[in-house]
Amino acid sequence: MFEIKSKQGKARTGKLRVNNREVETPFFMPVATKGAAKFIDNLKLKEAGSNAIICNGFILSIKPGLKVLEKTGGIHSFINYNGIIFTDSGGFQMYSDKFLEKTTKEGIHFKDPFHGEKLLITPEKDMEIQQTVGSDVAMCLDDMPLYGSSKERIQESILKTIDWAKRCKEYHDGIKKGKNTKAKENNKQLLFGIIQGGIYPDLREFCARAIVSLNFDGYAFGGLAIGEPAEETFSAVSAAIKFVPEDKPRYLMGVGTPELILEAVSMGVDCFDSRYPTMTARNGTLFTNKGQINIDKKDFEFDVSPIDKECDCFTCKNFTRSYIHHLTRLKEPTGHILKTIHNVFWIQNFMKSIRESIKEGKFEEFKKEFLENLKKKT
RNA sequence: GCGGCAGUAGUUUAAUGGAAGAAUACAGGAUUGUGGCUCCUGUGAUGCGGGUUCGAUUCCCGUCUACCGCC
Repeated sequence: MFEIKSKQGKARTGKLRVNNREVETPFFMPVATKGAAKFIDNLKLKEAGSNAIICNGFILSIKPGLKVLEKTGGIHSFINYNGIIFTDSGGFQMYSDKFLEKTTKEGIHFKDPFHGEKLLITPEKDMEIQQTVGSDVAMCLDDMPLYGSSKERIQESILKTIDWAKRCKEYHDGIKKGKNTKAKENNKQLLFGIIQGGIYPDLREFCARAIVSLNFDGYAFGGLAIGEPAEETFSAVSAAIKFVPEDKPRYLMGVGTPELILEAVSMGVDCFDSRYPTMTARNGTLFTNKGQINIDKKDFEFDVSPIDKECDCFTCKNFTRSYIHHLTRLKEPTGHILKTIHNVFWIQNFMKSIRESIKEGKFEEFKKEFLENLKKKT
């Protein structure tokens, strides 16, 4: 299911295969929490080169609900996306006032914002949800502390995360053996463990050892890129990644920006997801090979060049910076569509260049050149 | 020409005899396992001239401008 194809230093390319779907690594997943990224449909996501996306199992189980997903043939068919679908557990929704009630040993107590009911999401329940949703890769339920939490709080969170990971793994294995549930068709679903530990290398190491001992299909670094300086992100990843087996995919959750992706790839990370490209696109922040620009600025009022001269996405082939600037100032939905298309396309193209440069043994040069271009600016 | 009414950021406006607030626009910044076409910061105003008052954007007079009505 995961195969490494080429390596340069710690960076590597490979293939992740699940349920007859595949994606080349390293890859970036746009976030489609409710079954759709904002201002771009699933077919265009795929066209742009997104061979994997991430939805949220917990949120989908509330709306449209598991019954709809079952009766319409599962998530792939429901949203008409035939790439690999990851589902997130709902752990991240702990930080939404809309959802969270409290967390206890058993699990996370949520309130359903649509129906007003109280829900207890346990690791077992979460596995059942993600199985029923029908994703290719499920994520463990974890306890994610915010940046700035005390070390004591983070210690507590890794113990809870490890305990829940055990319960997720056991229940998920049970499902695959036909126990625990009637779920049958999705028995090839992979399950990734999540390593927490905040910015503390010793806690990251402790958590990594414990999670890895449970033998998951892949390993994620969670609770990062949430406000901490980049050095802390990477010291946390490097403390943990040493203990993750080489032959398993590594996933840095929540990243993000081209710079962070480059650095993480060079440390041996294979998967990324983030709302950054789509969210910032709406706000006017656009990727180019010379760094990001804010199209809202007056500098672009009369600029008839494309967003990025080297990009051949639909937006860059057909529209000028001047026009996108105009649409952004007026907050036109069409502007959001065009900007989102560009950012998704651009980042997928960027990932492709990373993969190619690793295959050719030129990753270090690629990285260096990209970072130097940023300094030059436009 | 006479009468009425009103003049506050670029624009739409709030308030007050005692530090003139906001929205929008403009200018910066942020954005990272998405309740979000978002959030933060900054620049920017009492038409003009006089009077009363310790102090006037506020009250009074004149003037200019806009709008409404009348001849």
